[in-house]
Amino acid sequence: MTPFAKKVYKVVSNIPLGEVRTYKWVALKAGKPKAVRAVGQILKNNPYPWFIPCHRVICASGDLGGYVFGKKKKKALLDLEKQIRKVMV
DNA sequence: CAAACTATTCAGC
DNA sequence: GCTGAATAGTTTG
Repeated sequence: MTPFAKKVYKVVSNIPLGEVRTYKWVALKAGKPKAVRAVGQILKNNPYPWFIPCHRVICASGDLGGYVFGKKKKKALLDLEKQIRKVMV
């Protein structure tokens, strides 16, 4: 666990339900706008990916990027959260 | 400490 | 739209 990773987790955990942010955005919020790749690697190496909404983090091009359970699952999860948010609102 | 790796991003064609 | 190159931090030896 590193200070940067901690920040990244915090930022990612602050992403609203059903919303998605880019690695760049997360890196920016983490304080290292140029560490987008490091962020992705941290998320992939993160000890508890299920404690972190890493599925809400995607590429700046709109690409899903990657996910521990698979990109397809990531998409499904995002859609699910979108539906949940719709119900909550 | 140094080298290698990475779920990315930007620029050029 | 696709390919190539660059950047910064993490991890491992």
